[in-house]
Amino acid sequence: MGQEEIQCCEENLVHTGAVRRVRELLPPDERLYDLAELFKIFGDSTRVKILYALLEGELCVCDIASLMEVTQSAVSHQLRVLKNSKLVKFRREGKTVYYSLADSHVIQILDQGMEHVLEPV
Amino acid sequence: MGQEEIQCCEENLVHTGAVRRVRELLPPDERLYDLAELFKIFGDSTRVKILYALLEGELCVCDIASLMEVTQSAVSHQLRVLKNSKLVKFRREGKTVYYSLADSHVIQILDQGMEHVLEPV
DNA sequence: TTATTATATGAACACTCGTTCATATGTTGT
DNA sequence: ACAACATATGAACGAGTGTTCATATAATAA
Repeated sequence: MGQEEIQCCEENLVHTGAVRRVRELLPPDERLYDLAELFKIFGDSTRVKILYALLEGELCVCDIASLMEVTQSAVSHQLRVLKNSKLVKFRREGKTVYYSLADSHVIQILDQGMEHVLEPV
Repeated sequence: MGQEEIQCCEENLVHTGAVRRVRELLPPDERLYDLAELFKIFGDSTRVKILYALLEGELCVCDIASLMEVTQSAVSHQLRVLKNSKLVKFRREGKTVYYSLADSHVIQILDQGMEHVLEPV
């Protein structure tokens, strides 16, 4: 991790005010950590693809596996991750389990990210 | 990676329509991959903290290092990652390099994520 | 009950990634 | 030129993560 005081540019004396102000405005470390954990979930192409697929409505596990072209096991593992992060929910119907998006934040986060990706250089 | 055809539930015959429809609506794999790459950048607490700090305005490298309580080297490595993803930009002033947010998408993505994190269970 | 199907889970391996350390680059001042 | 400072970069190590394989659980049907 870090260290008590960092040997730094002398000019830091000039920026001390800015640094102190920013430090006070920063969300608590724990919240920033949670936020990073959330984005980590979106940081895998299989999971992103699953989420995009569920935009159109609920799908069962094997449907998703078929779409992703990966193992049922892999999909199941990933669905568990998404479930733990409250990004998807599920309902059981006999032997089949149907997954769907948990709330609208998912859509908005995906959209914002896609906007950035699609932006011209 | 995947495999040609996945042995799957017979009921898949029922869902074939849904799967085919979703498949057509899905963004191309390459775009989904880029999107995941973008979110991967946000999926690290040091980087998220840096981005949040830059919300208040530009900061030099050693200011950021001081805020993060990590090495200057670590910050520099992370800034390069952020720079490569077009999330931050920089300007040089003598020996000092000032970093700032590249565009407003960053803010919106952070906000959407934070909303989800802060949501009551 | 047993057999079959759909999904979940545990272990292990390969790979990725963030940090640290050492060093290089670039800028200013002497 | 050289020294001092701010930042960047390369190598390497350790921690974390996604997949596969094998197996377990759950539900339906006979």
